[in-house]
This record gives sequence, structure tokens and C-alpha cells, in this order.
Amino acid sequence: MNIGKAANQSGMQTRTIRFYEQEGLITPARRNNGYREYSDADVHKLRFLHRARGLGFSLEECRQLMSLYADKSRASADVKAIANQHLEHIRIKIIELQSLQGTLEHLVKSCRGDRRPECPILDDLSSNFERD
Amino acid sequence: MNIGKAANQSGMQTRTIRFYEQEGLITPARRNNGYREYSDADVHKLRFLHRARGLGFSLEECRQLMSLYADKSRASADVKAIANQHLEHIRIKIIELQSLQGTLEHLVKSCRGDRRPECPILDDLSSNFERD
DNA sequence: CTTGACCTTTCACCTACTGGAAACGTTAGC
DNA sequence: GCTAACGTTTCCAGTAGGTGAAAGGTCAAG
Repeated sequence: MNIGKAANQSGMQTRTIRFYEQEGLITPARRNNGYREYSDADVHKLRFLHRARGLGFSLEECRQLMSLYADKSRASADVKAIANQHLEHIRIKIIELQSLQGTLEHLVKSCRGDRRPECPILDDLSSNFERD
Repeated sequence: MNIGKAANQSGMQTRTIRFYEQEGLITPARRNNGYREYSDADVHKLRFLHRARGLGFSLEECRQLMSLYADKSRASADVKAIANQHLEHIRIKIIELQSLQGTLEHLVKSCRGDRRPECPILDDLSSNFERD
């Protein structure tokens, strides 16, 4: 099938599929006219990639996961390690964002938000004492 | 003062300061030898930027906030709107990440992580049913 | 035979920096 | 005055993960 149909079947855009090919994540066959020819196995890989990206794995992690998927003598520990590492990044990111959320909520709450110029948010941003 | 000292006083790197200048966020004077000359007011702006970035505001938002800061007839509602918009993005991001976290924790928990190839994580990634 | 939908490539752009290279300026020691 | 060690300047390129646009080739229907 052509790239357009592969895009439909995988839920990705044609541009994204070409980009992943450029990144070496998938290598479809070529027809005589230069068009890419996607097999069902290729679409399966694309769906794998789509799902993995949807779970937040980086392209490099996706590469490793696809490699492990293809390796029938893999150790599930290797897969779990990648997932755990990613999970840890997510946990850290959530904590960072929650900290920002707390600070911003405090600032927003303290600002009257009317037509007057007085603004605790700007006061905070322009304050000169050390915070780190 | 030179850019190095301005970097020290603002807590930013010289490269970052030059980048912000390139983006039009700050415009220091120039000396005869071509060196940038930072006033205390410039450093104050840099610290403002540093703090705003630290709170996760985009450079575009920083630009708007600096503009409002300079405008003594501003309405605090305009500042609050920017902060609230940013806060909403953060809230959404947290929810997305928490959802990912839940899914990944479930997958990780179900994987034995030993030397055998069986792996529910890869099974999930390669499963073909629709999820969206 | 033309039209429109599809496909190809290459290049540039996005955010928010970071890094390197080559050249110039300044300062301290000898 | 010379040299070494920095500091500063510019420009170019790269990061992650795509998206957009231009300019052209291919194909099926009418």
C-alpha cells in the first residue's frame, strides 16, 4: 500500500511516517515509480511506534523497544528497565509541574486582576532576592 | 558591566543572554570596542526573565510580561490572564502525565522483568486494537 | 487530454537554548 | 614589548519531534 493508506491505518500523518523513515525507525520497500510500498508488517511497526510515542517514550527509546520486540531471545528485564526509566522521568516532571502550579496559584490568587496597575505577579517577577 | 558579570548577577549564561538579545528581549548598550555594556536596569530585566522562565513562561509570554511591567498604566487583569493561561497549560500537562504514569505503572507492574522474553509491555505496544 | 488526488524531494521553521570555531580585546606577568 | 590566559565578538550548526511550503512526478477517472 501507499504511504497515505499506511498513514490511515496507523493513525499517523504521512509527514511523520517519512520523518521516522529518515530517523531509521522504519524502512519500507520502494516501487518502480519511487513510491514507498508499505506491507502489513510495516503498518504494524508504525502502530507500535504510534503507541510507544503516545506513552511518551522518546524516539531513541522507541528504537530500543522495537529492537527488543524484534529480538525473540530478549530479556523482559531490558524492556522493563526502559519503561521504569521513562516512568521516573515522568514522576520527576509531574513533581516539577506541581511545584510550579503551587507557586502560580499563589500568585494568581494574590492578584486582584482589575484595571489598576498594582500586580503581585509582576512584583514577584521583578523582586531581587535570591530564590535558588 | 560586561556580559560575564551580567551573567553572574542574573544567574544566566552569557550564551543565553546573547540569545535573549537576539530574540529582542533585551538590548544593552555597546562600547567602542564592540562589547555589550549592561546597566543595573539591564540586569534587573535579566533577573525578571530568569524568574519568569523559571516559572515556565514561554519567551513570548515573557515578552508580554516585560511589556506590561514597563507599562505603568497597565491593568493587573492583563497580567493575571497570562498567568492563568499558563497555569491552565500546566494543569493540563500534569493530568496528561498522570494518565501516562498510571498506564506505565500498570504495565511495569505486570512485567516480571526477568531473563525470559515474555513481556506484557511489548505486548501492549504491539497490540492492534484501537485505543483513541 | 485534462483534472485532481496522490506521491516524491528538499529546504526551512518551530522552542529555547547549547556548542564550536575563528577572530578580536583586555589584562597580568616577565 | 611579548606572551599567555582569558573575555568577548560573530556566525554556523545541532538538539527533539515534528510541521509547512515549494516544485515537481504519477495515476485513475471522466
